[in-house]
Amino acid sequence: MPELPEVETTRRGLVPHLVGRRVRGAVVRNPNLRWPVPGDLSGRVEGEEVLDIRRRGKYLLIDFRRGHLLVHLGMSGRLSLVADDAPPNRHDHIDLQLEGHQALRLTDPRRFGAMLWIPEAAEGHQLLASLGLEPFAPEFTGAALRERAKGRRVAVKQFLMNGRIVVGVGNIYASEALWHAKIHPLRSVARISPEAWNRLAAAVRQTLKRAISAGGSTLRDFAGIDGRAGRYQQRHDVYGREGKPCRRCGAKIRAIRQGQRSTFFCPKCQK
DNA sequence: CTTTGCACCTGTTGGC
DNA sequence: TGCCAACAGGTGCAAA
Repeated sequence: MPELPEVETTRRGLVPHLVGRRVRGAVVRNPNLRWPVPGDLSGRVEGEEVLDIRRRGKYLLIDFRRGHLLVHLGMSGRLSLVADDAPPNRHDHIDLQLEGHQALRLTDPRRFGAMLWIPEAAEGHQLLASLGLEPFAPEFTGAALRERAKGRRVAVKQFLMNGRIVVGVGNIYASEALWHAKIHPLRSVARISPEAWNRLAAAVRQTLKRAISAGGSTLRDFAGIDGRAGRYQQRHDVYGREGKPCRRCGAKIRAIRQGQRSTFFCPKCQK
């Protein structure tokens, strides 16, 4: 379940365990992720020390002296720390073997995730170069969103989910943020007032921030030996609540589809 | 240029 | 109970 909050939670959980630690190699059981996992991955990371772990959008960057490991969790990916002799399950595709008889294990049933090696400065990489605003950066404001909407007429929900505009807002939090901002998901970005853009920017930040705090409780499970354990159930205001009363006005929450994805909203208080 | 729909893949769920 | 279609938290890419 990787949206930005989950990825950030993963990053925070990994930092104390990985930074400063050396990698012994990598075991790739199935290289067929979104892009083929490089065959020389193990040689690339062997003997390298983890310098830092960063996040850009939903991408994780594990920094080494000689390069960076770019990790994406796709729809169903998960990273966990395991004992390095822990028997792999069907979807445990990659182990990054660490000093101290542990491994960082990538599990991903649907294999929409990715693990790539970037030899140069990571920022210049194709996949990262054209990414949009980070929701927690100071540049992420209503005015910046409004500026980027100029000349466009897409529905605001799809605009929000466009990673070249804003990163990190997935299908759940797009619906949630629009509900908080009281904006109808089908509304064209050409017809949003400056005030509404401000509300939206604030709502995106607030929604993601709250979810990260909630994700903090999965942090402990994550850092645990087996990496499994129960997941925190985020309380959503509209997502998955079709037919249930709006928590603000009591009207029935509606579900529609936009671009092959479900959208939830309150028809009464979102305009 | 913007917008739309497809593709990738496995697992779960709900209706018949 | 079993079967099958629809759907699931992402996103790059081709085509319109």
